[in-house]
Amino acid sequence: MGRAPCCDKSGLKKGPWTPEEDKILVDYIQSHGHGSWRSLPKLAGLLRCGKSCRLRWTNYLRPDIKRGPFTPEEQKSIIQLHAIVGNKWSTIAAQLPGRTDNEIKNFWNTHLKKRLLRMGLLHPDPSDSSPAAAASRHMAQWEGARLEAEARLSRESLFAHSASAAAAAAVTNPAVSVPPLKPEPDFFLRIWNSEVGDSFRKTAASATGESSPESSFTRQSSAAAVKTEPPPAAREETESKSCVTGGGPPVVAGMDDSSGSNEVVDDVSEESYQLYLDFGSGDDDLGLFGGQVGAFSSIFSSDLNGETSLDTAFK
DNA sequence: AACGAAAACAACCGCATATCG
DNA sequence: TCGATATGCGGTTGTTTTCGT
Repeated sequence: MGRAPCCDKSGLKKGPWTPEEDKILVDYIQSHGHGSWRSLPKLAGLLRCGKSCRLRWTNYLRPDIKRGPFTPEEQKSIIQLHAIVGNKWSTIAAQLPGRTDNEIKNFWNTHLKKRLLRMGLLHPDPSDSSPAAAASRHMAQWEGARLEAEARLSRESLFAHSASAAAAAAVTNPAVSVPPLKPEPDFFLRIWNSEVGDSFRKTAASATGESSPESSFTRQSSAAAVKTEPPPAAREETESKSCVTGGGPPVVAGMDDSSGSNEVVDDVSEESYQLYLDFGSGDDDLGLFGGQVGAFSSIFSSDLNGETSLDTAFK
């Protein structure tokens, strides 16, 4: 595919925008809309390339831009979302109204990353920092989460249908037990089916050379042997809720960053540290990993002594 | 007050992808 | 279906500001 010719080859201005240029751009967009970014500079009378105009508008001149320092809630969201989707700044920005991807990216690189590194909550993986490896790590996290979700859903749906059958089976074979299950919100499925999950799947597929974004997951999901598609009730919940809140750092260490510096960051706030600690509390029903890793293990490890409860249930 | 280093921020560059004829 | 173009995105770089000596 051909690339758009670089705009600076024809004597267009570069560098910081002046207030006059800003005014021209704002006035033009407010009265005409941005239309084609490529033709906008000429129409508006700016000696800038369309790309530069778009960036200036989307990052600084848009009326809905939220300026000022990031709130603790926003910081928490960024950290959580970054732990899930990695450097998908636009995806993260989509969850933070008024914040731009560029702003979030800068904030991460200049504040959060250093802080987490300093706290030891984030560390580089010098052995392999390639995009594919990073994507694989994320995929592993997602796959684990998804398997858990699938297993839980299977158990829940099966419970409704087979409760009586299980009871009967327990009579004939006391070794087989189907523990009572209670429905619970499934944050993984919600995110998995949200824009965030979708973005991740695409990224992971491209980074790992998958021809189909879903193919690897389909292959790997044989253990659960259930459809990825959640039941209508779960799907409805997925679509109705935002994924901004909740979540915690799954496997933060090694997920990112190629910087191995030991730079000292003076401001390692207790508040930020507490934010991280809070993620694993499990008190929040949206806690990404709080208390749920254990649930995952319980499904796939403790039962593995003999058969998983899934295996049993499917008999 | 002057200087250098570090931090923070703004903007650019190039690739990937979507869109259109 | 294919190629050209436009746009979006993420990484990187350049500039400005702040801080320490």
